[in-house]
Amino acid sequence: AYFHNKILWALCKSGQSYNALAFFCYLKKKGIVYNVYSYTALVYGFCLEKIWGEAFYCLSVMGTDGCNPNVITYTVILKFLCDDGKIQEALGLLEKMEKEGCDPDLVTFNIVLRELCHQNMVVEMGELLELIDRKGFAPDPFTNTAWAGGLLKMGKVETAKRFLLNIIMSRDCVIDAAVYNIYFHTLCCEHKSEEALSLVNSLMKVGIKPNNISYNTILKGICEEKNIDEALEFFDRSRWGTNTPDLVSFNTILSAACKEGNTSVVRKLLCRMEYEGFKLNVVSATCLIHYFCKVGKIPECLKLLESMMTNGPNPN
RNA sequence: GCAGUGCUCA
Repeated sequence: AYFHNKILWALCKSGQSYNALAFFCYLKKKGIVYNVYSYTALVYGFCLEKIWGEAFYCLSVMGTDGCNPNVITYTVILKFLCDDGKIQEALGLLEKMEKEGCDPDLVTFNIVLRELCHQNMVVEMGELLELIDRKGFAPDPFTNTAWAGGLLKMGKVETAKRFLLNIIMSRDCVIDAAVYNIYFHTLCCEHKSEEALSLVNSLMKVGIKPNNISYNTILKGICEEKNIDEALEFFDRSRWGTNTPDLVSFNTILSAACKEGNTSVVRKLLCRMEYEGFKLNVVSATCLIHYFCKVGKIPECLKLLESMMTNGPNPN
């Protein structure tokens, strides 16, 4: 079953759920063993392709096939429902799994809480937080980033910042780079990228290693608060710890340069990306389309769009 | 032994 599950998961994660289903039926017919992992793979695959009917069908029959869905099976569906904005269905399923005697864990709660926060469903957010506590779970960094990220998304910068400061100052909260990254984001929103910058450089002393997201967040802050030259300077000369700029870093500056129609910087960046072996992706291309429109190079714009339609979204 | 959560670029 272990070996076959690997294959099932590979198929399901690559959008070939019906092939996975065929393979699963073949296993069944041959009398080869399968288990709850196998069904969970199918559920994952059908959710990924948004074939909800098949996903829920798998969920409904697996129990009668000797494979009771467990917390992970339910959580997989919940995650996809939430990512699709179907929060009411998610809340319904959350109740249902409890009724079926399957207790949600903190991962499950974090997923649903995140979507509630992103939809600013304040009442339900409070209720769920209370439920988490009542079930004996303590909020972890995922809980906290879900909460703070939602606040930030709703434009409640000050509230998010206060919340994060509380977490950071607290003795008994686990803090990691992601928690700090949202805090950097709030600082940048308040045009305090300098403060974020000095804080990121002191994180190591607290035993937290900044990642590329930390630096890219601040890089964007510098682009918005100051100018592209300052951003380029940070890009080139600053110490990124053991990290190095990645495609997102390039796209961050490229986006800023495209927005203001800065031809020389756009050119320079494209050369550098080629030289350093970074391939443009769909985000880079979208930036360039904005750029072409901004400077009135409509033929170039259409050419790029056409090439994306025929050659796929990643240009060359 | 095999499966599920957060933070950056349009």
